[in-house]
Amino acid sequence: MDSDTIESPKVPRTERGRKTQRKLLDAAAIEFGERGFHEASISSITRRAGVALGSFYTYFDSKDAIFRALVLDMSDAVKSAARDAIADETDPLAIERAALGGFLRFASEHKEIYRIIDEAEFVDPESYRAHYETIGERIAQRLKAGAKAGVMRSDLGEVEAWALMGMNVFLGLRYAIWNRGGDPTPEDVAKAANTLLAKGIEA
Amino acid sequence: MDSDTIESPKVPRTERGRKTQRKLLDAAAIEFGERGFHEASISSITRRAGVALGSFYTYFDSKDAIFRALVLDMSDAVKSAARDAIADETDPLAIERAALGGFLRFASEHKEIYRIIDEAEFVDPESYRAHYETIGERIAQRLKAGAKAGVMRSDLGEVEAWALMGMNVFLGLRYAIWNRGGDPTPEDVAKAANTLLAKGIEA
Amino acid sequence: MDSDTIESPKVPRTERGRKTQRKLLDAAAIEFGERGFHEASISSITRRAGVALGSFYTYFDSKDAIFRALVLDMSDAVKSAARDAIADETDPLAIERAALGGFLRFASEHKEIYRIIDEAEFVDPESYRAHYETIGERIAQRLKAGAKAGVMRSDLGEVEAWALMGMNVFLGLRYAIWNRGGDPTPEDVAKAANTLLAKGIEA
Amino acid sequence: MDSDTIESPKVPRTERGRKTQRKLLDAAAIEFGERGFHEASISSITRRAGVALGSFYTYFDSKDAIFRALVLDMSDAVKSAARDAIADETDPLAIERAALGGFLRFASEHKEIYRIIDEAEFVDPESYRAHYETIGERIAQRLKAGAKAGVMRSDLGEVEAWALMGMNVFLGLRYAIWNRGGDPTPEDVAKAANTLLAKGIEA
DNA sequence: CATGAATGAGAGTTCATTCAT
DNA sequence: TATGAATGAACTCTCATTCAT
Repeated sequence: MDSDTIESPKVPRTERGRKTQRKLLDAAAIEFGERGFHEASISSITRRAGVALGSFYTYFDSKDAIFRALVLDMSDAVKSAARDAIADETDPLAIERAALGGFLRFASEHKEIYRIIDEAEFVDPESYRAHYETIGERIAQRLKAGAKAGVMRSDLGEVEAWALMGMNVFLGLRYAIWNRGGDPTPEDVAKAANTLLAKGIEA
Repeated sequence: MDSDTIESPKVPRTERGRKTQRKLLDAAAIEFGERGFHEASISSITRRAGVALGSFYTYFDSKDAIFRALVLDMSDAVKSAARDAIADETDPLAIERAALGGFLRFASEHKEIYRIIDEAEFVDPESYRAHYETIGERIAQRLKAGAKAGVMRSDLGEVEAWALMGMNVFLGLRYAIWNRGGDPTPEDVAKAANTLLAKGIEA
Repeated sequence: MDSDTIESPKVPRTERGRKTQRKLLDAAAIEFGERGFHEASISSITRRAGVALGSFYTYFDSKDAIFRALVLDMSDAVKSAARDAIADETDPLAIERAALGGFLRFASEHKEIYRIIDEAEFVDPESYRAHYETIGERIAQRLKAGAKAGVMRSDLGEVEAWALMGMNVFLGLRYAIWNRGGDPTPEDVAKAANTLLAKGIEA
Repeated sequence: MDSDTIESPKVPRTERGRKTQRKLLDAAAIEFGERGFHEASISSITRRAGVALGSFYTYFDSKDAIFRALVLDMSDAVKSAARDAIADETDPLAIERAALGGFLRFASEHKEIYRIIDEAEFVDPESYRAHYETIGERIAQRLKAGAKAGVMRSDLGEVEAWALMGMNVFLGLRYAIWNRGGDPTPEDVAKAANTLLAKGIEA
């Protein structure tokens, strides 16, 4: 996916077109989520969407292009899920806990989103990087805010933000995506992680 | 990769055969590292290895098979790098710090290993899972040992191990793989992460 | 191009329609001239013409049909250019010289016409054949007239006409279409060819 | 056919391979000759050759590549046919006559060669140009030789060579390729053209 | 007449795998 | 064991043409 710098948006000019494009995007989310990028096929996407094969190219330039569009979509979905999850919280630590809890719940319900974003590392690295950098920055801002509020240490920066993000992502992988019988609930995981985050591991 | 539970090892009977197999494995590491699993081709691997295309199947059953073998190889390499890095440490927290520092250095020097292991999530999920579960267990054991030594809290378990592992992996991604000008050194990153781990983020 | 003997002229009924058809024809001349028949696309033609894709079929039955119409157009253009070029001449040999000179100048200025007509050999052989047979006949008539005027041999016929036409066409290809630095001018070429034609090559 | 400057020859390493490549080339000559470049299909070529579709790409990089190889082949065939035809002649004018006669006979028997070379103008212009420039140069040399022998005028050059070549090519098109009932024989055509060439058309 | 979305047959090309030598 | 030719399923993408609005 040598992202040609130019991206033709292929914006539909009619309502009917908009609907078809949406159907394709939804079908692609399922297809990519289930089979992964390389196993996925355009013809299967159009079949799922109930449109002709050729129609695909009315709305997307290539398999890569729809994947890229989808990653953007999903990236937004993840971020807004996080926003929603922390909306009611005010305490900086509670915010982090809510964010993780929200993420775990969201990931459980939308495993395909997790997969698509993660596969982007190999299919469209730029999108992948952009996704995590954006989230990393948001976390860093929250840490700064926490410091300002006097609740967190004042020397927290990018490194800590990435550490926290990694924590969350791996907990998501382990307890939301791979979730198995006997595993702790999202709330329990979030609680434990929050304690770790707040106090560290020292006795 | 419908991993047929049975794996034919295809152990070479002669010294010459062993060498050819090794050449293929090395070539595959470069090829998969550079182009990723799906872009990689058997013929390119054999070309790099300097053997005939057909010879590939004397030593490996399939493209998947060599990838799997490689992931195992790399997984071992990562683990033994970690072991080496912490060999001289005794203090539980220092051990964690050394482990991360070692990992960051190792990842910087072997970015292809990082890539291959990570791509396994989509090519051979079982290997991927096995890799991280093994590492997770080792970390959990170290935490238990830390608790026993009275240096760490006694309620640390799998959740904390995965959190710690995620921290490390993402710091590796950000500061070893994506490493860019002006970034902190592996030691600085390891130090900051260690403080976070030890004390948490509370003021 | 299985030229169904029947050709639906699709004559526009309104002035507006006539204009749209003209726009399509002009756009097609540019498109076919630049990219050739097979690389050319209807959608590119309509884009150049500034009309909707679907409108194309209001005026032409198919891609072949517009090409055929175009060849007819161009064939007429070439012929009338020749007619104009020789209008003032009366001497039979001077007429041939003027015809070639005119053709060379015309071809230099309308290279796309040359290309379209020539490609017709593979796209619409019938038009191609008709084009050259018509021209061949005209030349034959001029030779007859020259004989009648006592200036040319009386045994000149179709063979000589085709020989003369081939001469002219290849000189056009070489000195008008492929024209390169240092080449003789159209007039010089026409003069040399005329001498050859008149006297032959014998010492 | 944006002829990438680099051409991988794909030279077969075994006798078997050489035979397969030859079969493909022969099948392609028929296919391109019958249906033209754009109507021709790789799968039809391999079917004619009796090999698997994929084998095509063992020997040629693309449809373009085999066409290019073919044009080279045919170009050589035409040239050596001409060489053979004039081998026994010594008189400069007789040589030209023999050349045309030979060409007409050759073209009658290998109409597909004529077609393939001519279509190259639109498929692979470089080959087309190279073909006619080479021939043009040979003719020019023969004219020079004729002048040296005192049989032809001494001022004959490239222009006359191209004029002569055009003559021959168009006579070939008309009397060898389009050949129809009642047409003069190749020998008659060659004789008439030779007279024209020698004496011109003046009375 | 104009519009642009929808259609689907068809093409070229790739490459993991097999097989004869 | 080594070689490289042979295989063919499968895939992405194009585009002339049709159709509903």
